[in-house]
Amino acid sequence: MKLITRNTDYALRAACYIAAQRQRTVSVPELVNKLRIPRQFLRKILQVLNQHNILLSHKGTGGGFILARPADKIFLLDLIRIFQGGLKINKCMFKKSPCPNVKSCALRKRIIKIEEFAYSQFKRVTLSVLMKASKKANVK
Amino acid sequence: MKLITRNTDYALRAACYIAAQRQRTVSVPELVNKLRIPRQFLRKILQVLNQHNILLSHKGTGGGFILARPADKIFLLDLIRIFQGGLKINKCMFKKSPCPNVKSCALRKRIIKIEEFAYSQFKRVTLSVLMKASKKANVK
DNA sequence: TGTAATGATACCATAATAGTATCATTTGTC
DNA sequence: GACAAATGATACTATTATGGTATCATTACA
Repeated sequence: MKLITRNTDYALRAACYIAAQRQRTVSVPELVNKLRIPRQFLRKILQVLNQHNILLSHKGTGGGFILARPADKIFLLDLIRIFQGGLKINKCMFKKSPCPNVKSCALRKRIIKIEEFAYSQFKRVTLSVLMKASKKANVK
Repeated sequence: MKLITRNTDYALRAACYIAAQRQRTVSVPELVNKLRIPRQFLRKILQVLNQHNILLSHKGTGGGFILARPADKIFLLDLIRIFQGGLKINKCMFKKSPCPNVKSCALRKRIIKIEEFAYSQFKRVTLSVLMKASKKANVK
């Protein structure tokens, strides 16, 4: 079971890399070269990030992508929402179940708690948080 | 994204039903009739539960399944482990990533936290807890 | 000995995810 | 203006995980 799918993962890496370049536009060839993400897949992902206003794109020679807003305003949760349709972790099982068909069901409660917890955790992770973490590690 | 897959769900319902019958062996035809779970799929699930010592099976006429241990000793977490290979929620992404390739990575930390939280929640749910919850609701 | 059950196992179907290919459009540069 | 280098749009294919089916073998009771 994956909490983070590969496209979210790729999106996050690409966004981190772009963030680190400040206002310089970053092209797909460069990203492919540095991150080793399959080209066409990455392109699709970046287009989606552009459509959702995470990135701004620039066509033509010398074109590429930059962040649409500051790195501390881009949350992992945003990306998860975009690529995984949010965190609705369960799909409301136990509808017609004879045993736990209950609103106050212990299971239901737990699942909601888990969702909320995951949500709160992912909301704390921004691009800038991730960049700081990797910087620290490089210094070591 | 599903935290609980359908076979775990079916397994849980079936186990709950069987638990409610106390020491009476419960056959597949009966379970299918009551729970409306596809027959062959249910059979496979019950076989797995038997192999993992959650249920005991009895062949032949009048045969079926009973719990292998008390309902308060069977955890949802057991079933999740059996059918979903535990809760390893992420599959160790970010290996060769340039940005958060860090042991102390903020993302990694969060994911581990979420896993642990989910684990602790599912460990609290036993068959008997679920049965009590549904009883209460029926009384209402 | 027949029947009603489970055991074992191989197979198929569907959906989600991952990845590819192609043509159109924009933009900078000579 | 022509060409090249980039993204936009979109349709297609591949792979994997999940969900489900079918069939024959084995056991045990009546």
